[in-house]
Amino acid sequence: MCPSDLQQLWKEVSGVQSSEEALKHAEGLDLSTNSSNSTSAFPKAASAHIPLHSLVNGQSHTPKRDRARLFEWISSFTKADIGDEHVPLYSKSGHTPSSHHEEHAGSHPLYGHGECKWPGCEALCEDMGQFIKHLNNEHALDDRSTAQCRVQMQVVQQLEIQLSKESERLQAMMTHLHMRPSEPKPFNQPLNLASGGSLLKRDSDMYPEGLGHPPTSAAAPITPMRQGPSVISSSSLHSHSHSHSHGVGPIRRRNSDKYCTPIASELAQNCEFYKNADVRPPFTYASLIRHAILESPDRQLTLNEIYNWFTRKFAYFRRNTATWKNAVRHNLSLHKCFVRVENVKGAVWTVDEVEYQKRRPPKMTGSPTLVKNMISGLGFGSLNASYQAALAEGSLSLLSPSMMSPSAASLNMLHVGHDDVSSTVEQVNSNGSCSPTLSPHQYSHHVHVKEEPTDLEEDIRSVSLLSGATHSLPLPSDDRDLEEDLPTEDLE
DNA sequence: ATAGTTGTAAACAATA
DNA sequence: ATATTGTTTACAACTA
Repeated sequence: MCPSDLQQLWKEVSGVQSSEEALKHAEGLDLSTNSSNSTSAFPKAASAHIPLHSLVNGQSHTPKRDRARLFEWISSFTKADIGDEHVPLYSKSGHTPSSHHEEHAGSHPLYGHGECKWPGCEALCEDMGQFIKHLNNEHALDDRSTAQCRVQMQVVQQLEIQLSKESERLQAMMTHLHMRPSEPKPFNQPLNLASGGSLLKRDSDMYPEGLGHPPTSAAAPITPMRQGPSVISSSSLHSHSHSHSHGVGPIRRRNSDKYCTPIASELAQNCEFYKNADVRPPFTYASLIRHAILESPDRQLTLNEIYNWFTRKFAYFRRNTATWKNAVRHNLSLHKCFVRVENVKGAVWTVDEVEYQKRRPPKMTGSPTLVKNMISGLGFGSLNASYQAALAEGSLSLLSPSMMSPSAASLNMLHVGHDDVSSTVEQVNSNGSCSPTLSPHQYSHHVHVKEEPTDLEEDIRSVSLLSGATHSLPLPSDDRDLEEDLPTEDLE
């Protein structure tokens, strides 16, 4: 498979990806997706191959089967050219002129600065030859690669959506300030690659003013919360309170948008995203609370401060306050890891790290379920099921957060067992801004929980291996570790 | 089938 | 009297 082939794949694939709608079409499901952001012209061939049912809201799927289907689907784009399923994506000999050119001219989209740029890889390759070899060995056409491919598609799509909204906002701002609405977002172009631009066009044309969107607009059938915001919901697509506004009531489709990943890195990475996008963070309340507390200067917060942290950090928690606040209180009381301490200024909550670690489930690394949870937690309504399946076994384990979008960043954390937060607050700058990049190196930085080497630790170690960093310091107390990196300061 | 985890809802008490 | 805080129970969804 040569670059051009891949490009083709991307094209094809991107035409489909926005697609709950595509899925509906194919399966006759009506998710009441607003189609404004779906391309109506995604390749039929593609849609026919998508592991459709599994993409819908991530419910009741059979990971293995999905994986197989996903694989099959993606393979359908590649095998035609490859002929042999085991032929590496990039053949050393380069079976097409273009690929040959790309690979050996010293430039390759997936190679730069001596590193493999495959999402999450970052393997060092001295030269192109070595890189090609690496590429063939490590990123051949398999479950993992295909899954990663899909992730990347989603990443691109989400970014496009976000971009279009931001552009729109900018235009509205400029309009408001009586400036000339600039040339229609020059930055759109490059991104079109993935979606053929359809998203952008409609998205930015659609909404008048940057004042939010018609409630029913591009909004996919974002089923409230649980469903995972679905790519589209990433920014303000949830019109409003799910259970209330829709009369849906407390739907408990806890298909898990929780669980997951190292909060710290995820949040640091995407704090802006979560701040603005009405997306439920893929973390448990406990994780979030813990994070909030640990992030505070004294590592103790009053209930109200915790509330504030939630609302400050997550657009999602700016609504339904009764619900999540209740949940927060519930969690504080329920989990032994949260200790209430009488303070001068009243009662504050602290985290008993030992307890927190205790409460964590035994060993889940690589668990398909976990992966599934995490993925669905991302809100990839359309992506998740098939994806998770693929990931479960292929383990997207090493995606690098530094190069991903919020969602992808989440995905990328799949390698970490659960909603871990032990890598707490590292990446939040003291000025409250978010550090845009987070290397695996940073990741490993916060393994400060030493009792019970959980999979987390394991996983982090694995990341460390990648980056060559080793931080398995036996901290005297997590505290120190935290304090060092702790910004204390919040966003805003 | 079961136990554990998580989220939601709600009742209730204590306190500000 | 009311709101906030905190505890507890119940239940649903989900997974291992």
